[in-house]
Amino acid sequence: MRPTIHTVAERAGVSIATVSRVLNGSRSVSRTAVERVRRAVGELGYLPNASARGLALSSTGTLAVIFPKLSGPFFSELIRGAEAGARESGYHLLIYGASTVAGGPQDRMLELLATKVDGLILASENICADYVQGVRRWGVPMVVLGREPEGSYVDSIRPDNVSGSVQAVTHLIEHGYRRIAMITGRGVHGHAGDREAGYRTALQDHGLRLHAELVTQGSFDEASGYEAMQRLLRQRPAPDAVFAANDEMAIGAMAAARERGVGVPADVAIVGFDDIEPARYVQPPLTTIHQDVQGQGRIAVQMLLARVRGSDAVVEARLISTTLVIRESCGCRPGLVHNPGVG
Amino acid sequence: MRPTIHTVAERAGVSIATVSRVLNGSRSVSRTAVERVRRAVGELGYLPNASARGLALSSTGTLAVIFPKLSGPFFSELIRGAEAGARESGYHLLIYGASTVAGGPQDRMLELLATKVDGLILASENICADYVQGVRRWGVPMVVLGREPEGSYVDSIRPDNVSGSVQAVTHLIEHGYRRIAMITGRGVHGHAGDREAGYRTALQDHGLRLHAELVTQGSFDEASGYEAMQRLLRQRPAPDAVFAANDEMAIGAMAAARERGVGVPADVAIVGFDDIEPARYVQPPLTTIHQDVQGQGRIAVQMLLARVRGSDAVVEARLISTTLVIRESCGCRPGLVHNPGVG
DNA sequence: CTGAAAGCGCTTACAG
DNA sequence: CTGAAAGCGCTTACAG
Repeated sequence: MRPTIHTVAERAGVSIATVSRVLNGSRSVSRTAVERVRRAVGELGYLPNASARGLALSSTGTLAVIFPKLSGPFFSELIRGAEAGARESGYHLLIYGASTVAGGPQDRMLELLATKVDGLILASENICADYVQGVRRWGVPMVVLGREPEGSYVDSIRPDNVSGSVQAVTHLIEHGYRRIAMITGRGVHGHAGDREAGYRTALQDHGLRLHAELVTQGSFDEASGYEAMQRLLRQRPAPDAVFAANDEMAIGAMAAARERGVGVPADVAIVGFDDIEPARYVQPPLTTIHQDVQGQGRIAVQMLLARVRGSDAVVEARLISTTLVIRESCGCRPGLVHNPGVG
Repeated sequence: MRPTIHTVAERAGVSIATVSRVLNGSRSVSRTAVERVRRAVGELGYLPNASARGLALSSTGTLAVIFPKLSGPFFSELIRGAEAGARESGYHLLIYGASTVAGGPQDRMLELLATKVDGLILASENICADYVQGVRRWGVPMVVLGREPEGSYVDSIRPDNVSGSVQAVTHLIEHGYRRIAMITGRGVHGHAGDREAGYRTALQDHGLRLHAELVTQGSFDEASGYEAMQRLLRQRPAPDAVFAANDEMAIGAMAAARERGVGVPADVAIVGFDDIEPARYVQPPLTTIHQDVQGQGRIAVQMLLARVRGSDAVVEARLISTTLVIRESCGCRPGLVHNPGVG
């Protein structure tokens, strides 16, 4: 049997109250008591039971992040950042991959999740508003990550999609491109609208007219970028540059160009968004907008912990600034700019 | 205040014992009691307190996976597989990124982790034997993933590194290459030795002599593969093919070749191991050995749950078979083989 | 089928 | 500084 606080107390010759006090660093304990308890703990290899502790304190010491079940490297980074942030603050982290399907036993586990944590990070888009309401009613603090929350009653954090897109498109404009196309994402994502808005803003700011036929929709995956690019390449005159709402689509677009014998960036420049890992491996390396995903995970944890600790500050929608990572797909020459690759 | 089992009992007009019974699906409850409790639960939005439940049942309903803090896509996949596996079995999953540094408050959290879970998946190499011993003493079942466990007293799972390497090198041999070099990994990894063994075996099986000067060591990262390739390209006669112990090093090797104007696969073929995401994006796409990482995560969970449920079967070291993914860096022509890319 | 009661292992006023 | 005791919210023999 595992030792309990009683085992320790007995061995140390004190009461369980005293054991609890030295374990929790209460000030008022005699030196000798501390010493004897410490020794007993060491000898027994005692570890306090987390459930009992949680019950007594009504706090679990753990947070959770809910992310989309089928999700790429983005969420891995996010989870990693959240994990690091949680641990630095002495919290454990539970993860939950939410499937798109509503109903069924999986939802039951999601509900139970709320019971096992002190706070929740919601990074999944396919979570229904009902669940969010439920969590709120249950009194578990939460922060929404990566999308705009429905109401304005919950903290959130996401990249500054608008200004990131402005950076991307402005860079293309400064290269001298004038027929700049965009492969947009689908609306659900939350990011989609803002990235398109940034594209429009940048064009407008430079007095460029928007060619409606050069704006085509994808769905944030590689295949849709490939197809979108096929459509764009059929336009006459063809675009001289393409801004894709994310890297997956940009990479798909590059494949379509290659297949048609259209040179990148010689015939058409391409810029993406997100700076996923493959971006630096494709040929030519992809110029894109970097967002600090791990950082967002960490910050989300901090925002969440503030609420867990009782903060009643006004609801915050934090925007994380992005940076332009210049590689070669935009037409910049290799070696002239920083390329975080090998060598 | 959150409703408790008492709130529900009162509202339903029954005792808490009855509430507990209907919630846990005990057979012997009257229809009317079930009905009234269900209604009360629904109206109150009652959720059972996980800590109290854990305390009463002495089981937490959660597992944990411990992975290296600074780790790439491999562990993301692993975590994802484990998460899916855990959830399918009704368990929650805690994650913990273990830093290399021993000692300090972080270790304290690792210890406490054992107290919050019913079982542990150890996927980190930088966990000291002491910790493993401690977990065992504490009575928490565990399975080690990706490396050979120290003793033979704990279940483990990893890819079949030997036969995977044999597949890789055999493919090169069948291409007609005869001076096949290898970039090995560093021993710590556990995989390193077996992958080199597979290389030797394949050569030997085909009556090829091993050229000691063609075996050079890297450290499983891109930069070391780059440097190793520089060394190999200085050999005379130069190797006509290179087997790298993982994809990162293979990609580094490709960069080194490109920089020297050495064509891949025209002048030297390259094959990697792992099939990480960038493998299909590099130019030429990398031929490599695929291992089902998510699958390993799932299986690890299953093995673990068997122990959690009390299995005392003999300790198992499971080997997961690998598959050769033919792309272009080996010299196979594009389009002739399946390339899981776009289009 | 149902309830009163003990017990799971902690924390923390409350007295001393 | 210290201990006896109540309480956290469940589960489950034990009687009925």
